[in-house]
Formats: sequence, C-alpha cells, structure tokens
Amino acid sequence: MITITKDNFSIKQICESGQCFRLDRIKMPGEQSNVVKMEEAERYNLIAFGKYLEIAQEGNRLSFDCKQEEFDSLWKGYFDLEEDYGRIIASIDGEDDYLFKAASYGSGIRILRQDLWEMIVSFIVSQQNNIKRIRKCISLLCRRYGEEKAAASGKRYYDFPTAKALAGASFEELYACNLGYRSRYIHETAVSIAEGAVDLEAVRKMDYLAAKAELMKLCGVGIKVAECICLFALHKTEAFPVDTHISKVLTAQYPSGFPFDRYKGYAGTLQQYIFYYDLMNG
DNA sequence: CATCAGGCGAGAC
DNA sequence: GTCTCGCCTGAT
Repeated sequence: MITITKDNFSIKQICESGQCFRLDRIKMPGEQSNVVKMEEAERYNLIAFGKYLEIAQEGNRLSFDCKQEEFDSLWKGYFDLEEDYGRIIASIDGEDDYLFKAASYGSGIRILRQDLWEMIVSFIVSQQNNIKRIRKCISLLCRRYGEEKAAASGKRYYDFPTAKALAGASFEELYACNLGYRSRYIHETAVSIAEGAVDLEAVRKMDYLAAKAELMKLCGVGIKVAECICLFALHKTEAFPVDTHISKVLTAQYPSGFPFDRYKGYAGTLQQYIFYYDLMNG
C-alpha cells in the first residue's frame, strides 16, 4: 500500500471526465439506501496495462493498493503525478473568466498516460455515443475477448483484449457487443493492427502531427478520435479534440478563436477542463 | 414521437 | 478540398 499527498488530484473527477472507461467507483454495500446517506467514500478500482488497482482518496491523501516498485514504474506516470497542475491553472489568463471557472471546477483532473491500443478502440466506440454506453461496450469487449486474470487479493478481472483477439472476432460477433455501426470500424482497425498495416510501436515514437496522421489511416478514426488518442495515450498535450461540447463552447465563449498561442503545448489539458465543465454543467 | 450522445465514411460537387 | 447524409442504440 502506497500513501501520498497530492494537490490538484481527484480520482472522482478523473473518472467522471470520461477519458478512461475502466476506472470505476467501488460501490459500498447498502449504499442504495435512500434513508441513510453515508459519507461519500472515494474508493475506485482501475484495470490498466493488465493490472488491477484499487485507489482511495480522502482530501489530498491518496492510497494506492500496490507495491512501491509498481507504483514507481507504472502508476506515477499513468496518473501524471509529476506534473504541476497548479502551475497550469495559474497560467490561465486572468481575464478569461470562463476558462478560469472551468479549470477551478475540474482542478483535480489529470491527463492519464493510457495504453495506445486500448485508446484506439475506446475512442472509436465513443463516437456518437454516451459515456454510460461506452463503458458498457468496453466492458463487454473485455469480458468476451480479454484474458481473465486474478489480482493478488484474489479479485478476478478481465484484461483489455489484444488486437489479435478482436481481429479474430467476426463482424457479427462484435455487433453483438452493442457496438452498432462501429462494429465494422473495430473489426477493420483490429485487422489493420494485427496484420501490421499500422505499426503502433512506430506511432509511439512519432511527434504529434505524424502520429495523428498515422492513426487516421485506421477505419473509424477521424480528426476528433485521433486527437483523443494522441492526448490520452501518447500524452500529446497540445492535441485539442473538438467534439460537440467543445464546439458549442468555442462558439459561445471564443467567437474570435481559442488563444492557442498563449497555451502552447498544453491546450489539450485545458480542453479537458472545458469538456468536463460543460459535461457536468452545460 | 423526435432528438441526442465526446463523429465518421462515402459520395457528390 | 468542402458539404451533406445516413448510421446502431438506449435515454430522455
């Protein structure tokens, strides 16, 4: 068990911000009672990079249920714990009330460093879709095509399916995972990766624009999805995905354009504050 | 019943 | 290159 203190970190906000679909709040038994309102317990579990992790938070105190070595080599980077998000928020233009409010509201968000293949599939699934259903689809894919594993605690879970595993599934089988018209995209993309038509190891080494262009060769990956993959897997924080929420905010709040020049290299981080703020309050 | 959810591909021009 | 259209499906 690792315990640390960290400011500008909220596991709840990271979960709600919809960048990771395998991070979930651990539901307490008896919570469904409408009579007794228990205090919000900030306990979450995460399945990533083949591992199962439980995380607890009280204020700025965090506990990670893992060994020091795993924390240092994996989760510290995964949760971007070395980045100073206070500095990012402090750099916001004092006259930009909207952005300041958005960043203050979501100040516990982190830009995670997630698995590339998992983000490709997840954000293909995300198009014209809602977070609840995206989670359900991803969960089904893992249950049906991912390897079953057991954590040290004995807790059983499913790893994210490999490209080969999904490439081996027929279009019809994928369709049965509630993917709708995205089944064809997942199938064709899985085949492209499994056959090496697009080399993910090469993509990992590319800069932002090269990686984005390469990812867009995949079926079902357009500009928006490619930007999400660059941001959430490759940690290209300059990537700025424009979806319906961001598009709406840009029109209403930035009629003369978002100030990309002022926030060179980290507009994507600010995008997440805006997305989350509009998602929860818009 | 219509509309929308973190868009994209295909075809027309 | 830009524009339009249709699309699985569940929630509201």
